[in-house]
Amino acid sequence: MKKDDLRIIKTKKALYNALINLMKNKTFEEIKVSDICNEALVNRSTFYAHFEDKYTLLSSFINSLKDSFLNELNTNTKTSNSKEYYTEVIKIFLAHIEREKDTYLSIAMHNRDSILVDIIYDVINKDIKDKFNEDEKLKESSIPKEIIAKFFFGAVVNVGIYWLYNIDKYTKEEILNYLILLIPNELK
Amino acid sequence: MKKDDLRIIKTKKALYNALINLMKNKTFEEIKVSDICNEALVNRSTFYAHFEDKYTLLSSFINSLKDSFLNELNTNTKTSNSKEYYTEVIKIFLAHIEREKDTYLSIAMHNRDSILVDIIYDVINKDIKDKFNEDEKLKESSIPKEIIAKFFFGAVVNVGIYWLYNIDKYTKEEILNYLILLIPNELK
DNA sequence: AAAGATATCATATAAAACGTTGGATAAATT
DNA sequence: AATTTATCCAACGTTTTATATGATATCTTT
Repeated sequence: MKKDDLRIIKTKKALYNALINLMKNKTFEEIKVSDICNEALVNRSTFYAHFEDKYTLLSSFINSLKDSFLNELNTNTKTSNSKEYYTEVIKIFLAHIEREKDTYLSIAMHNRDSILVDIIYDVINKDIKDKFNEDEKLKESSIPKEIIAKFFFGAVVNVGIYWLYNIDKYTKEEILNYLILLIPNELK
Repeated sequence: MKKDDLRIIKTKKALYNALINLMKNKTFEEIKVSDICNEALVNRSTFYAHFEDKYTLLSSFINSLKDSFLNELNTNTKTSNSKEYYTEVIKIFLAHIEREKDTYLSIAMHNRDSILVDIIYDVINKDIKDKFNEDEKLKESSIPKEIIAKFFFGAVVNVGIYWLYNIDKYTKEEILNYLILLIPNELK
Protein backbone atom coordinates (compact mmCIF):
# COMPACT_ATOMS: atom_id res chain seq x y z
CA MET A 1 0.00 0.00 0.00
CA LYS A 2 2.27 2.75 -1.20
CA LYS A 3 0.37 5.82 -0.22
CA ASP A 4 1.31 7.76 -3.35
CA ASP A 5 -0.57 5.38 -5.62
CA LEU A 6 -3.01 7.50 -7.61
CA ARG A 7 -5.86 5.14 -6.87
CA ILE A 8 -5.33 5.49 -3.14
CA ILE A 9 -5.12 9.25 -3.26
CA LYS A 10 -8.24 9.34 -5.38
CA THR A 11 -10.38 7.14 -3.19
CA LYS A 12 -9.28 8.81 0.01
CA LYS A 13 -10.11 12.21 -1.37
CA ALA A 14 -13.45 10.90 -2.61
CA LEU A 15 -14.24 9.54 0.85
CA TYR A 16 -13.23 12.80 2.54
CA ASN A 17 -15.39 14.85 0.19
CA ALA A 18 -18.30 12.46 0.54
CA LEU A 19 -18.20 12.72 4.32
CA ILE A 20 -18.07 16.51 4.32
CA ASN A 21 -20.88 16.69 1.79
CA LEU A 22 -23.10 14.37 3.78
CA MET A 23 -22.48 16.37 6.92
CA LYS A 24 -24.28 19.30 5.38
CA ASN A 25 -27.53 17.40 5.59
CA LYS A 26 -27.03 14.87 8.33
CA THR A 27 -25.54 14.43 11.75
CA PHE A 28 -22.23 12.61 11.71
CA GLU A 29 -23.83 9.87 13.76
CA GLU A 30 -26.65 9.44 11.29
CA ILE A 31 -24.19 8.89 8.47
CA LYS A 32 -23.44 5.22 7.82
CA VAL A 33 -20.30 3.84 6.25
CA SER A 34 -22.41 2.69 3.34
CA ASP A 35 -23.72 6.24 2.84
CA ILE A 36 -20.21 7.54 2.56
CA CYS A 37 -19.30 4.83 0.08
CA ASN A 38 -22.37 5.45 -2.05
CA GLU A 39 -21.69 9.17 -2.13
CA ALA A 40 -18.03 8.59 -2.92
CA LEU A 41 -18.72 5.88 -5.50
CA VAL A 42 -16.35 3.63 -3.65
CA ASN A 43 -16.95 0.05 -2.66
CA ARG A 44 -17.51 -0.62 1.00
CA SER A 45 -14.75 -3.17 1.22
CA THR A 46 -12.42 -0.57 -0.21
CA PHE A 47 -13.41 1.77 2.57
CA TYR A 48 -12.36 -0.78 5.16
CA ALA A 49 -9.09 -1.27 3.36
CA HIS A 50 -8.20 2.31 4.28
CA PHE A 51 -10.05 3.18 7.45
CA GLU A 52 -11.16 1.26 10.50
CA ASP A 53 -14.45 3.10 10.65
CA LYS A 54 -16.00 6.47 10.01
CA TYR A 55 -14.40 7.92 13.12
CA THR A 56 -10.95 7.17 11.80
CA LEU A 57 -11.98 8.74 8.52
CA LEU A 58 -13.11 11.94 10.20
CA SER A 59 -10.10 12.32 12.43
CA SER A 60 -7.79 11.57 9.54
CA PHE A 61 -9.42 14.37 7.61
CA ILE A 62 -9.22 16.67 10.59
CA ASN A 63 -5.53 15.94 10.88
CA SER A 64 -5.00 16.97 7.30
CA LEU A 65 -6.73 20.26 8.08
CA LYS A 66 -4.49 20.76 11.07
CA ASP A 67 -1.40 20.03 9.04
CA SER A 68 -2.29 22.55 6.40
CA PHE A 69 -2.79 25.20 9.06
CA LEU A 70 0.50 24.38 10.75
CA ASN A 71 2.29 24.63 7.45
CA GLU A 72 0.95 28.11 6.90
CA LEU A 73 2.07 29.06 10.36
CA ASN A 74 5.59 27.83 9.84
CA THR A 75 6.06 29.36 6.43
CA ASN A 76 4.44 32.72 7.10
CA THR A 77 5.71 33.75 10.53
CA LYS A 78 9.18 35.13 10.02
CA THR A 79 9.36 37.65 12.84
CA SER A 80 11.14 36.72 16.01
CA ASN A 81 9.68 39.87 17.53
CA SER A 82 6.98 38.62 19.85
CA LYS A 83 4.83 41.72 19.54
CA GLU A 84 4.29 41.25 15.85
CA TYR A 85 4.25 37.50 16.13
CA TYR A 86 0.86 37.39 17.78
CA THR A 87 -0.84 39.56 15.21
CA GLU A 88 0.74 37.51 12.45
CA VAL A 89 -0.61 34.34 13.97
CA ILE A 90 -4.07 35.84 14.23
CA LYS A 91 -3.85 36.95 10.62
CA ILE A 92 -3.00 33.44 9.50
CA PHE A 93 -5.71 32.03 11.71
CA LEU A 94 -8.33 34.26 10.11
CA ALA A 95 -7.04 33.50 6.64
CA HIS A 96 -7.32 29.82 7.41
CA ILE A 97 -10.93 30.19 8.50
CA GLU A 98 -11.71 32.19 5.39
CA ARG A 99 -10.19 29.66 3.03
CA GLU A 100 -11.71 26.61 4.72
CA LYS A 101 -15.01 28.21 5.61
CA ASP A 102 -17.08 25.85 3.46
CA THR A 103 -15.51 22.83 5.07
CA TYR A 104 -15.93 24.17 8.58
CA LEU A 105 -19.50 25.25 7.96
CA SER A 106 -20.36 21.83 6.58
CA ILE A 107 -18.97 20.23 9.68
CA ALA A 108 -20.78 22.68 11.89
CA MET A 109 -24.07 22.53 10.00
CA HIS A 110 -25.77 19.54 11.57
CA ASN A 111 -23.24 18.79 14.25
CA ARG A 112 -22.04 20.26 17.49
CA ASP A 113 -20.09 23.47 17.17
CA SER A 114 -17.47 21.86 19.24
CA ILE A 115 -16.02 19.61 16.59
CA LEU A 116 -14.84 22.85 15.17
CA VAL A 117 -13.58 24.14 18.47
CA ASP A 118 -11.65 20.94 18.92
CA ILE A 119 -9.90 21.30 15.61
CA ILE A 120 -8.91 24.87 16.06
CA TYR A 121 -7.78 24.55 19.65
CA ASP A 122 -5.66 21.59 18.83
CA VAL A 123 -3.89 23.40 16.07
CA ILE A 124 -3.33 26.54 18.03
CA ASN A 125 -2.17 24.81 21.16
CA LYS A 126 0.35 22.69 19.34
CA ASP A 127 2.48 25.40 17.88
CA ILE A 128 1.86 28.64 19.63
CA LYS A 129 2.30 27.50 23.17
CA ASP A 130 6.08 27.41 22.86
CA LYS A 131 6.33 30.96 21.63
CA PHE A 132 4.13 32.02 24.43
CA ASN A 133 6.35 30.39 26.98
CA GLU A 134 9.40 32.19 25.67
CA ASP A 135 7.72 35.56 25.95
CA GLU A 136 9.79 37.65 28.35
CA LYS A 137 7.13 40.25 29.00
CA LEU A 138 4.81 37.68 30.47
CA LYS A 139 7.29 36.66 33.11
CA GLU A 140 6.77 39.93 34.91
CA SER A 141 3.06 39.36 35.29
CA SER A 142 1.56 38.21 38.57
CA ILE A 143 -0.83 35.99 36.65
CA PRO A 144 0.46 32.53 35.70
CA LYS A 145 1.49 32.43 32.06
CA GLU A 146 -0.61 29.37 31.31
CA ILE A 147 -3.73 31.16 32.46
CA ILE A 148 -2.98 34.19 30.36
CA ALA A 149 -2.49 31.88 27.42
CA LYS A 150 -5.76 30.04 27.94
CA PHE A 151 -7.57 33.32 28.39
CA PHE A 152 -6.51 34.87 25.11
CA PHE A 153 -6.52 31.63 23.14
CA GLY A 154 -10.10 31.10 24.15
CA ALA A 155 -10.96 34.69 23.33
CA VAL A 156 -9.42 34.73 19.86
CA VAL A 157 -10.73 31.32 18.87
CA ASN A 158 -14.23 32.16 19.99
CA VAL A 159 -14.24 35.36 17.96
CA GLY A 160 -12.89 33.39 15.02
CA ILE A 161 -15.74 30.91 15.27
CA TYR A 162 -18.26 33.69 15.57
CA TRP A 163 -16.81 35.22 12.44
CA LEU A 164 -17.11 31.91 10.62
CA TYR A 165 -20.86 32.03 11.13
CA ASN A 166 -21.01 35.72 10.19
CA ILE A 167 -18.30 35.89 7.62
CA ASP A 168 -20.15 38.33 5.37
CA LYS A 169 -20.89 40.72 8.21
CA TYR A 170 -17.28 41.71 8.81
CA THR A 171 -14.14 41.64 6.70
CA LYS A 172 -11.06 39.81 7.80
CA GLU A 173 -9.34 43.15 8.39
CA GLU A 174 -12.12 44.40 10.64
CA ILE A 175 -11.97 41.32 12.80
CA LEU A 176 -8.22 41.59 12.99
CA ASN A 177 -8.50 45.18 14.14
CA TYR A 178 -11.07 44.36 16.79
CA LEU A 179 -8.86 41.60 18.15
CA ILE A 180 -5.83 43.86 18.24
CA LEU A 181 -7.86 46.41 20.15
CA LEU A 182 -9.12 43.82 22.61
CA ILE A 183 -5.72 42.32 23.34
CA PRO A 184 -3.85 44.61 25.75
CA ASN A 185 -0.61 46.17 24.58
CA GLU A 186 1.56 44.23 26.94
CA LEU A 187 0.61 41.09 25.08
CA LYS A 188 0.46 42.33 21.54
CA MET B 1 -46.18 8.01 32.00
CA LYS B 2 -46.41 10.53 34.76
CA LYS B 3 -42.87 11.69 35.07
CA ASP B 4 -42.97 11.93 38.85
CA ASP B 5 -43.47 8.20 39.30
CA LEU B 6 -40.70 7.00 41.58
CA ARG B 7 -39.84 4.15 39.27
CA ILE B 8 -39.29 6.50 36.38
CA ILE B 9 -37.12 8.85 38.36
CA LYS B 10 -35.11 5.91 39.62
CA THR B 11 -34.43 4.33 36.25
CA LYS B 12 -33.60 7.60 34.56
CA LYS B 13 -31.12 8.44 37.28
CA ALA B 14 -29.63 4.96 37.02
CA LEU B 15 -29.21 5.37 33.27
CA TYR B 16 -27.61 8.78 33.65
CA ASN B 17 -25.15 7.49 36.24
CA ALA B 18 -24.36 4.43 34.20
CA LEU B 19 -23.55 6.51 31.15
CA ILE B 20 -21.26 8.88 33.05
CA ASN B 21 -19.52 5.96 34.72
CA LEU B 22 -18.89 4.19 31.45
CA MET B 23 -17.52 7.36 29.91
CA LYS B 24 -14.61 7.22 32.33
CA ASN B 25 -13.30 4.17 30.52
CA LYS B 26 -14.74 4.34 27.04
CA THR B 27 -15.51 6.70 24.24
CA PHE B 28 -19.14 7.65 24.04
CA GLU B 29 -19.26 6.04 20.62
CA GLU B 30 -17.88 2.78 21.94
CA ILE B 31 -20.62 2.57 24.53
CA LYS B 32 -23.62 0.52 23.42
CA VAL B 33 -27.15 0.85 24.68
CA SER B 34 -26.82 -2.63 26.14
CA ASP B 35 -23.70 -1.56 28.06
CA ILE B 36 -25.60 1.28 29.64
CA CYS B 37 -28.46 -1.03 30.58
CA ASN B 38 -26.17 -3.64 32.09
CA GLU B 39 -24.38 -1.01 34.14
CA ALA B 40 -27.66 0.53 35.26
CA LEU B 41 -29.35 -2.81 35.93
CA VAL B 42 -32.17 -1.75 33.70
CA ASN B 43 -33.78 -3.78 30.97
CA ARG B 44 -33.08 -2.71 27.43
CA SER B 45 -36.74 -2.40 26.53
CA THR B 46 -37.13 -0.08 29.50
CA PHE B 47 -34.37 2.06 28.12
CA TYR B 48 -36.26 2.48 24.87
CA ALA B 49 -39.39 3.34 26.79
CA HIS B 50 -37.63 6.49 27.96
CA PHE B 51 -35.08 7.44 25.34
CA GLU B 52 -34.86 7.11 21.60
CA ASP B 53 -31.20 6.25 21.72
CA LYS B 54 -28.02 6.96 23.64
CA TYR B 55 -27.72 10.40 22.07
CA THR B 56 -31.05 11.44 23.47
CA LEU B 57 -29.93 10.10 26.83
CA LEU B 58 -26.76 12.15 26.80
CA SER B 59 -28.37 15.38 25.68
CA SER B 60 -31.14 14.91 28.20
CA PHE B 61 -28.53 14.62 30.92
CA ILE B 62 -26.69 17.62 29.58
CA ASN B 63 -29.88 19.62 29.69
CA SER B 64 -30.32 18.80 33.34
CA LEU B 65 -26.81 20.09 33.99
CA LYS B 66 -27.63 23.27 32.14
CA ASP B 67 -30.82 23.74 34.09
CA SER B 68 -29.08 23.40 37.42
CA PHE B 69 -26.54 26.01 36.39
CA LEU B 70 -29.21 28.39 35.15
CA ASN B 71 -31.04 28.02 38.43
CA GLU B 72 -27.96 29.02 40.36
CA LEU B 73 -27.56 32.01 38.11
CA ASN B 74 -31.10 33.19 38.62
CA THR B 75 -31.17 32.73 42.36
CA ASN B 76 -27.73 34.08 43.15
CA THR B 77 -27.38 37.19 41.01
CA LYS B 78 -29.24 39.92 42.78
CA THR B 79 -27.29 42.97 41.69
CA SER B 80 -28.59 45.10 38.88
CA ASN B 81 -25.24 46.85 38.87
CA SER B 82 -23.50 45.55 35.77
CA LYS B 83 -20.01 45.95 37.17
CA GLU B 84 -20.58 43.48 39.95
CA TYR B 85 -22.84 41.32 37.84
CA TYR B 86 -20.03 39.96 35.73
CA THR B 87 -17.87 38.95 38.66
CA GLU B 88 -20.88 37.31 40.28
CA VAL B 89 -21.54 35.30 37.16
CA ILE B 90 -17.95 34.18 37.03
CA LYS B 91 -18.12 33.21 40.68
CA ILE B 92 -21.17 31.06 40.05
CA PHE B 93 -19.56 29.62 36.96
CA LEU B 94 -16.48 28.54 38.90
CA ALA B 95 -18.60 27.16 41.73
CA HIS B 96 -20.54 25.12 39.20
CA ILE B 97 -17.36 23.66 37.77
CA GLU B 98 -16.12 22.81 41.22
CA ARG B 99 -19.31 21.07 42.27
CA GLU B 100 -19.73 19.13 39.03
CA LYS B 101 -16.06 18.47 38.44
CA ASP B 102 -16.38 14.68 38.69
CA THR B 103 -19.12 14.63 36.11
CA TYR B 104 -17.29 16.93 33.75
CA LEU B 105 -14.04 15.06 34.14
CA SER B 106 -15.76 11.76 33.43
CA ILE B 107 -17.21 13.19 30.29
CA ALA B 108 -13.89 14.67 29.28
CA MET B 109 -11.86 11.58 30.13
CA HIS B 110 -12.17 9.53 26.97
CA ASN B 111 -14.06 12.00 24.86
CA ARG B 112 -13.46 15.27 23.12
CA ASP B 113 -12.97 18.25 25.38
CA SER B 114 -15.56 19.96 23.36
CA ILE B 115 -18.58 18.18 24.73
CA LEU B 116 -17.76 20.19 27.78
CA VAL B 117 -17.28 23.38 25.85
CA ASP B 118 -20.65 22.83 24.26
CA ILE B 119 -22.38 22.52 27.58
CA ILE B 120 -20.84 25.55 29.10
CA TYR B 121 -21.22 27.81 26.11
CA ASP B 122 -24.83 26.92 25.76
CA VAL B 123 -25.57 27.81 29.33
CA ILE B 124 -23.64 31.01 29.27
CA ASN B 125 -25.01 32.19 25.98
CA LYS B 126 -28.58 31.58 26.97
CA ASP B 127 -28.75 33.76 30.01
CA ILE B 128 -25.92 36.22 30.00
CA LYS B 129 -26.30 37.56 26.51
CA ASP B 130 -29.26 39.70 27.48
CA LYS B 131 -27.47 41.38 30.33
CA PHE B 132 -24.59 42.04 28.04
CA ASN B 133 -26.80 43.72 25.50
CA GLU B 134 -28.23 46.05 28.10
CA ASP B 135 -24.80 47.18 29.21
CA GLU B 136 -24.60 50.92 28.61
CA LYS B 137 -20.84 51.14 28.83
CA LEU B 138 -20.41 48.85 25.84
CA LYS B 139 -22.43 51.09 23.58
CA GLU B 140 -19.66 53.62 23.59
CA SER B 141 -17.12 51.17 22.26
CA SER B 142 -16.03 51.17 18.62
CA ILE B 143 -16.00 47.39 18.70
CA PRO B 144 -19.31 45.61 18.06
CA LYS B 145 -20.86 44.39 21.29
CA GLU B 146 -21.31 40.86 20.00
CA ILE B 147 -17.61 40.58 19.32
CA ILE B 148 -16.69 41.85 22.74
CA ALA B 149 -19.07 39.29 24.18
CA LYS B 150 -17.63 36.40 22.20
CA PHE B 151 -14.12 37.49 23.09
CA PHE B 152 -14.59 37.47 26.85
CA PHE B 153 -16.99 34.53 26.91
CA GLY B 154 -14.40 32.47 25.12
CA ALA B 155 -11.69 33.72 27.40
CA VAL B 156 -13.48 32.98 30.66
CA VAL B 157 -14.80 29.61 29.57
CA ASN B 158 -11.41 28.50 28.37
CA VAL B 159 -9.80 29.42 31.66
CA GLY B 160 -12.60 27.61 33.46
CA ILE B 161 -11.95 24.47 31.46
CA TYR B 162 -8.24 24.72 32.11
CA TRP B 163 -8.98 25.00 35.80
CA LEU B 164 -11.18 21.91 35.64
CA TYR B 165 -8.15 19.91 34.55
CA ASN B 166 -5.93 21.59 37.15
CA ILE B 167 -8.38 22.09 39.93
CA ASP B 168 -5.88 21.31 42.68
CA LYS B 169 -3.30 23.71 41.34
CA TYR B 170 -5.31 26.86 41.99
CA THR B 171 -8.14 27.72 44.33
CA LYS B 172 -11.40 29.07 43.10
CA GLU B 173 -10.52 32.44 44.57
CA GLU B 174 -7.19 32.59 42.76
CA ILE B 175 -8.82 31.88 39.42
CA LEU B 176 -11.46 34.48 40.11
CA ASN B 177 -8.78 37.05 40.86
CA TYR B 178 -6.84 36.26 37.72
CA LEU B 179 -9.97 36.64 35.63
CA ILE B 180 -10.85 39.94 37.23
CA LEU B 181 -7.35 41.17 36.49
CA LEU B 182 -7.54 40.04 32.89
CA ILE B 183 -10.90 41.61 32.18
CA PRO B 184 -10.42 45.34 31.65
CA ASN B 185 -12.14 47.74 34.02
CA GLU B 186 -14.51 49.10 31.45
CA LEU B 187 -16.14 45.72 31.29
CA LYS B 188 -15.91 44.62 34.88
C1' DA C 1 4.00 -0.45 -24.78
C1' DA C 2 3.97 -4.61 -22.30
C1' DA C 3 4.43 -7.03 -17.85
C1' DG C 4 3.78 -7.08 -13.33
C1' DA C 5 1.75 -5.40 -9.13
C1' DT C 6 -2.08 -4.20 -6.55
C1' DA C 7 -6.16 -1.33 -5.50
C1' DT C 8 -10.82 -1.78 -6.35
C1' DC C 9 -15.04 -4.20 -7.19
C1' DA C 10 -18.75 -7.59 -6.52
C1' DT C 11 -20.54 -10.78 -3.69
C1' DA C 12 -21.16 -13.53 0.28
C1' DT C 13 -21.24 -14.14 5.12
C1' DA C 14 -21.27 -13.93 10.30
C1' DA C 15 -21.73 -11.26 14.12
C1' DA C 16 -23.20 -7.29 16.60
C1' DA C 17 -26.37 -3.85 17.74
C1' DC C 18 -30.66 -1.74 17.00
C1' DG C 19 -35.45 -1.07 17.88
C1' DT C 20 -40.05 -3.11 18.68
C1' DT C 21 -43.53 -6.25 20.56
C1' DG C 22 -46.77 -8.82 23.97
C1' DG C 23 -47.57 -10.94 28.08
C1' DA C 24 -46.14 -11.73 32.98
C1' DT C 25 -44.59 -9.54 37.14
C1' DA C 26 -43.51 -6.17 40.40
C1' DA C 27 -43.89 -1.69 42.20
C1' DA C 28 -46.06 2.61 42.42
C1' DT C 29 -50.13 5.44 43.14
C1' DT C 30 -54.88 6.34 44.73
C1' DA D 1 -56.64 -2.99 49.36
C1' DA D 2 -57.56 -2.09 44.58
C1' DT D 3 -55.89 -0.23 40.59
C1' DT D 4 -52.73 1.49 37.62
C1' DT D 5 -48.61 1.10 35.16
C1' DA D 6 -43.49 0.78 34.87
C1' DT D 7 -40.45 -2.84 34.49
C1' DC D 8 -38.96 -7.26 33.15
C1' DC D 9 -38.38 -11.16 30.05
C1' DA D 10 -37.85 -13.27 25.76
C1' DA D 11 -38.36 -13.27 21.16
C1' DC D 12 -38.03 -11.30 16.63
C1' DG D 13 -36.82 -8.91 12.19
C1' DT D 14 -33.88 -5.32 10.56
C1' DT D 15 -29.92 -2.67 10.04
C1' DT D 16 -25.19 -2.04 10.21
C1' DT D 17 -20.76 -3.63 10.94
C1' DA D 18 -16.69 -5.97 9.71
C1' DT D 19 -14.27 -9.43 7.19
C1' DA D 20 -13.08 -12.64 3.33
C1' DT D 21 -12.49 -14.23 -1.57
C1' DG D 22 -11.75 -14.27 -6.36
C1' DA D 23 -12.35 -11.46 -10.63
C1' DT D 24 -11.44 -7.08 -12.77
C1' DA D 25 -9.53 -2.66 -13.65
C1' DT D 26 -6.04 0.60 -12.86
C1' DC D 27 -1.60 2.14 -11.82
C1' DT D 28 3.49 1.53 -11.71
C1' DT D 29 7.72 0.06 -13.56
C1' DT D 30 10.94 -1.26 -16.91
